[in-house]
Amino acid sequence: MNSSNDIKRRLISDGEITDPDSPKGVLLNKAAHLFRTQGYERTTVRDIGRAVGILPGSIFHHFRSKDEILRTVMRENIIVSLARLREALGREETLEGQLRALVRCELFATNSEETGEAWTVLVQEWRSLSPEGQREILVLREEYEQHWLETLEAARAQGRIALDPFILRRLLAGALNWTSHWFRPDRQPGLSLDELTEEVLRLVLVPSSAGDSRSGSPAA
Amino acid sequence: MNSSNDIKRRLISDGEITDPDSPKGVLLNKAAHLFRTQGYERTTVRDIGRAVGILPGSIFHHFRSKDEILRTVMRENIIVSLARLREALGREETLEGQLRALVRCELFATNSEETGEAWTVLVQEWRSLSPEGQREILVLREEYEQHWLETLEAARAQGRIALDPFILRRLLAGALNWTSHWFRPDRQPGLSLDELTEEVLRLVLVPSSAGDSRSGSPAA
Amino acid sequence: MNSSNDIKRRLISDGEITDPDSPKGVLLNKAAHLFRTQGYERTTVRDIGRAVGILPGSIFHHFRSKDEILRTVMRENIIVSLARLREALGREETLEGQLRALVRCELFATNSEETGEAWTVLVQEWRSLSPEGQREILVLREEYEQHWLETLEAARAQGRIALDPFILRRLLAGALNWTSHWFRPDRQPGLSLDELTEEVLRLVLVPSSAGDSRSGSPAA
Amino acid sequence: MNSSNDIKRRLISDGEITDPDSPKGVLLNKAAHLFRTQGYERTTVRDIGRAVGILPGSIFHHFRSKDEILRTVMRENIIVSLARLREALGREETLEGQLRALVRCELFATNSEETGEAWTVLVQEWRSLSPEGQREILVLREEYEQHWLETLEAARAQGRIALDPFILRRLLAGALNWTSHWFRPDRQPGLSLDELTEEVLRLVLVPSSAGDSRSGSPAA
DNA sequence: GATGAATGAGTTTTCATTCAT
DNA sequence: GATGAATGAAAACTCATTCAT
Repeated sequence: MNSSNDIKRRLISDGEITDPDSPKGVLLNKAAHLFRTQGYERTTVRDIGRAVGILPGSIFHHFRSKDEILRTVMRENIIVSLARLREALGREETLEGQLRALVRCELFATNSEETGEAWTVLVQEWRSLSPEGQREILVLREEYEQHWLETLEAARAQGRIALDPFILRRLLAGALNWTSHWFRPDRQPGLSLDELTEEVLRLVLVPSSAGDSRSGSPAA
Repeated sequence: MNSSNDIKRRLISDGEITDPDSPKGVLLNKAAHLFRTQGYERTTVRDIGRAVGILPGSIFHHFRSKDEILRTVMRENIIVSLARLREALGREETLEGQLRALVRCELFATNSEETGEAWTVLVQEWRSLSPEGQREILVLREEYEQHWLETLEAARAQGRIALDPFILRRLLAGALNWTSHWFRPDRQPGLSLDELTEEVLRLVLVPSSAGDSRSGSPAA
Repeated sequence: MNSSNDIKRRLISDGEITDPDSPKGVLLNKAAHLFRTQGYERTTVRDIGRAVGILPGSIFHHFRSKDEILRTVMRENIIVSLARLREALGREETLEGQLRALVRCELFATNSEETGEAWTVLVQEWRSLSPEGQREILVLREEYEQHWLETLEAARAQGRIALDPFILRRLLAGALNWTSHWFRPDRQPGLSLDELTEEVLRLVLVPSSAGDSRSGSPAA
Repeated sequence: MNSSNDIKRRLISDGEITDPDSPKGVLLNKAAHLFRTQGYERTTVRDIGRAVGILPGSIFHHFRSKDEILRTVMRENIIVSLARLREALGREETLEGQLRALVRCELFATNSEETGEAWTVLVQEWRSLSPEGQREILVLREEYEQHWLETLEAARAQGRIALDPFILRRLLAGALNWTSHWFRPDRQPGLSLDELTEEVLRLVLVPSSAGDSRSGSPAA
């Protein structure tokens, strides 16, 4: 996933996301991990401080509040995932390829070592985010959803999917986000992320009369 | 849904679940509502007390702890939903009918006015339950899952579903549970619960004419 | 000061102020004392708790916040002082008597064992009160000031005072409030409150051509 | 007020007070402003740093502690005000002129753009000063008070004032210091500082024709 | 002299839970 | 069964101060 790393590097140098090697970036990653495993409410700033090796009070040198940590975890994660999705969609020319990219990117966002924790936090801890935080992040989430809806609508127009795009997106959102609860792509032997992508597509795509031509593996 | 009410009445008189009209039952319903909308952690016993009209301290005449309230909400809900599922499955003779019953029961559990809140709590607040609570409830959840897996395996054997039962169940679990976030069966005009059931089945069922036999079971 | 105690008793039974013998009333008095001697900011809820013999957290059973304690100290004090002033003014028929009542009441409010601490807090810790608190208390303070201004204006019209009422009131407010820093009416031998009242009046009143007739001691 | 500026210039070049144009002097002025408007306790070193454009930590290159800032604000202010008072008293030959100088200097100290904030801090934040700080500043304050008492005692001996000097000084101290809360000499149209001085004198001075000799009681 | 990261002791406040009445 | 006062442990957050760079 070279291009993916390039994307991240660019976002870091643009100041859009925090360098994961900086003290602040380390804190964000540890916080995402704790938020995911324990939940936001059950994670104390003491926990976070212990995880990065500073005292609780020192956290507020980097973030004004615990809420700002959650918000930043969410914001930076969706910024990265959105950038990756845009790039992946741009590389595909067929509708099927774009659907595959959407599914694959969401599975990657949900389950990769790099973004999985933050993405799961984004989905599961939404209610824990302050109203202002929600307002901010919602803008990005809506841009993300727009990509899905546009592609699904095009697929529907061409008869490649059988369900209403709106309904299908929501069913898929649930199905894909839920993978964080059971899918372990790193564990051998098992289902790879690409294989799971194909399974999902098998569910979604109406068999094309012209024997569909799943070409090889999307980027890894 | 007459038989459904009969089931509930029987469970109440058997002492398996609390009478929803009793003070304790009212408290459980209010608690389920608060747990769902605010989350377990952000709901204080003061909130619950206020909702039912008693002081916080008095709650501990009914339940030993806040955790016991959560556990009871979950236990009683899964007991009812499991009983309904058993009954519905018993009424169906075809595999397709049984699949339909599974989907429909889960959508009902997730979205009905009666059980929706508690079911959503069961799914979303699992991590908030104490280890002992989890152990207790897990027994019931596994019994519930057994019904799904058995039916899906039979369907797979007959080529009625295209995916590995284990994977399919998890994808569906995610998709169906997520409906609580967007599906409003009571709002007119819109998708009814039965209509949504059919949409889900359309996704899941292989068109019966082509009794296909895609092999290649992915691992678990 | 019998009538004065009657006034307080009535205010208590009307629920306008807290019974000083109740746990909450004790807390208010101790808080007023601490606020006066240490200042609001330097007084911790731990200090207050220690002074009344409960743990810091228990304070919030009685008051929602530290600010509410300050606000209550101020509100109840001005309610009592205002009631006393009204009564004292009502008993006087001459302008000079009313001026004497105003000065005397303010000296009493500022220096009596009963209200001195709270009154001093009201004057000195005003900035520490939250904006909402200030808004609430300001209404009462303005009513109090109104009595002063009305009387001073009448006195000015009759030539009994030499300065503009507005300016004179402010000079007097400073002079009288400041007495809390040096005046000790309880310490023998020394200036009594009534004597100090007369000194202040000597400063304020223009010697009436018609040999003024300071009748003896106002109520004690 | 030329001579006044001369005094200040001399004090600066003597090293008795900090040059207000130096970084340290700017800091002192900003701190005085913040201490006055927000109170010492509610003013953080972060606030002060922000006001002068440096980071909080850097403040400690100029002052050993926050308390030292407060102490310096107070010390330098009283040094200036005392020097001015001495000079003004030296210029007056009559008792009335000296009384006028005392009142005028105190009103100037309390309300001038240059010293008003620091003087108000001196009066209002006295309790916030550390015991050692209080000990240091008290020496200067007592020297200042000495000028008042001496002059008032002389005035009393000549029958120019009606009250005991000790009591009168305290009443006046309250009245004059309090002017910082309401007097705005810069706002047009309004009372000038000189006019207010005359009003105060009208209150204090016994009309010279009737050299009265009320012997009234001195205080404790 | 300034910076930025960290400290550590402190703050107000929250909240499940207890218990005498 | 309910009340109201209190507990006690822990929470998020503040802030003067230090110090290596």
